[in-house]
Amino acid sequence: MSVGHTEGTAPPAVVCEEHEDCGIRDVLDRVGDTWTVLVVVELARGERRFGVLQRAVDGISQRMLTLTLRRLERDGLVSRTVFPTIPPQVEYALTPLGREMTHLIKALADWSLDHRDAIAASRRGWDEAHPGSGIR
Amino acid sequence: MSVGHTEGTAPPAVVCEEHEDCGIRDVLDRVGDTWTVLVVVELARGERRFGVLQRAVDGISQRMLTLTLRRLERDGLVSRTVFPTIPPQVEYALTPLGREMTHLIKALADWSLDHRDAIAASRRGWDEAHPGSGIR
DNA sequence: CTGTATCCCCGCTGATACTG
DNA sequence: CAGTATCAGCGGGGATACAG
Repeated sequence: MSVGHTEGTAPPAVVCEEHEDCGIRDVLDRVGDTWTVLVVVELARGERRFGVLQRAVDGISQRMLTLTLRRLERDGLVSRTVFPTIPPQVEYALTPLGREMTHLIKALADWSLDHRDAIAASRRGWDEAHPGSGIR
Repeated sequence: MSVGHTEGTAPPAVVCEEHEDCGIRDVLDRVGDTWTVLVVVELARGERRFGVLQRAVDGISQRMLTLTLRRLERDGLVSRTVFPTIPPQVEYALTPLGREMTHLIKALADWSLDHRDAIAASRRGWDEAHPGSGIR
C-alpha cells in the first residue's frame, strides 16, 4: 500500500476501481464464516483427524464440520488423507495455500485486536444513546 | 501491509493462542457481510447521501442499507450527519476508524486477487472429481 | 470412526406499505 | 428524501438416524 499523507487519519484505500465484485466475495464468504475460521485456526496447529477436530472446535456439529472441510478442500486450502484402516482414519491438514490463509486470518485478528477497544467503546456509546433500537 | 509471503511452504501463523474467540468474530461478521463491504467500498470514494448510496450499491434494499449503515455507525466506522432541510438530507462518511477498515478490506482484496486463480483452478478440479456433490 | 441423509425450525432478507 | 413497520419466503444450520 502507498502512504503519503500526514495526520493520524489514514486515507481510504482504493479497494477495487469500478468493478465491485472482483472475485473477493468468494474469499470473504469463507473468511466471514465462523466455522471456517475456527477450523483453519485449529489446523494451523497441526494435522488433525475428523473426531479430534470436532472435539477441538467447540460446538460444531458433525454436519457443519463435514461441510466446512469439504469446502476448504474444494478451495485447495485443506488436504484430506484417507488411511484404509479399520476403523477408518482421515487426516486433515492445511495445504501451502491454506497456510497462506492463516496469515490472512492473522491479519484480521491483529486488526481486530488493535481496534476492538475502540469498536467496543463506540458500541457502548451508541447503545446507550439508542436504547431499544434492536440494532446488532 | 504485506500479507504475502514466500511461495510454496509458508509456516502457519499463530493466530490466537488458546483463546478462540478473542473478539475477532465481531469484525469478521462485518467483513464477511456482502452489503457491509460494498457500502464501505462505496463510501471510500467519498461521503454519500442515503439515496445516492442506494443507487450506487447495486441491488441493496432500503431496509438492508439502513441496517448496514446503522451497524457501521454503531461500530464507529461511519458517521451520520443530518441536515435539517426539507426534504431531509443525510450524509454518510467513513470515520478515521472506517478508513482503517478500508485498508483491511484492501488486504483481503489483494489476497483474493493473488490467489483467485489457484482457488478457482482447485474448485474446477474438485467439482470435476466430485460431480453432483452439492458442495459450494 | 467418518461420514451421508432427512427433517425442521429460526432468522435473515426482500417486498411492501406507511410516515415525518 | 430518508427512513420505520410488518409480513412472508427461503435457506442455513442443528438434531437425529443411519451407513460403510
